[in-house]
Amino acid sequence: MRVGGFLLRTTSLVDAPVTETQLLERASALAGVSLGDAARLVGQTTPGHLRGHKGWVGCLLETLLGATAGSADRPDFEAIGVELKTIPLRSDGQPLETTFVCSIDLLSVAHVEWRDSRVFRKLRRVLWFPVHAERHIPIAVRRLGTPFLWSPSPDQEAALRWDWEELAGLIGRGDVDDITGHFGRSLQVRPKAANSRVRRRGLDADGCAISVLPRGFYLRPAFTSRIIRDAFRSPDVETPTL
DNA sequence: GATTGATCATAC
DNA sequence: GTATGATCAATC
Repeated sequence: MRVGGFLLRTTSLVDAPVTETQLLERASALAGVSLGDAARLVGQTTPGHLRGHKGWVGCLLETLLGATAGSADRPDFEAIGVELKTIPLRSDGQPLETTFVCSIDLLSVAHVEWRDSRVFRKLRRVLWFPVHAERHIPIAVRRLGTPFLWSPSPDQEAALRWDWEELAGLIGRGDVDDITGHFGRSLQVRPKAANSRVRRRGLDADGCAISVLPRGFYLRPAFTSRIIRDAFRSPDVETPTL
């Protein structure tokens, strides 16, 4: 099957990219391709809905681009230190969802430096892959947009760091159960679990071990929409295919 | 309509 | 159970 000048075989695994340029070329060849066609490239069937397949689009792109990390806490493209994030967009380019960044180790998050944090390490280099994903569009017909590489600007990093330090501080003081999704301008803390009965080790205000709902860091749409807008204003990124 | 809290599939 | 990949859906 030929897509954007690239020949992709359905019978073999895609090899891991060795350079950012190679990754971006490979990803760019998929711009404008429907999810149904993208799935067929690797012999997959598109689900009728995402309710029971919430991570399907992300996993599909990992397969198509040769991501290697699996379920390990490492970059998706280990050799080049790049993380892959698919992001669902409306026709006007606004994100439809928040973006999950990482789960939170409630016992240690307050004791690490920002630059050593899981949030920064995940976001220091990201391949964003937009997907036109309005709910009324059948999954197989939804189209991939134009992918681009991104690192946080000094302003963006400062904004993330500000929120992270506040939230990590609250968790470290034992106030995790006082945190709601309302906290944070760019980054927020929300549940990240199979269901609301799941518990994990946390700390109370006295530093004693307690059981709490697992949490994760998420990027707000207000933050990711600026990333999208900046990317498509830049001269070296083509008009988004949406 | 936007947002927060809840939830789903899968691999190990 | 822990990690990955996220979207769903009740509520504001």
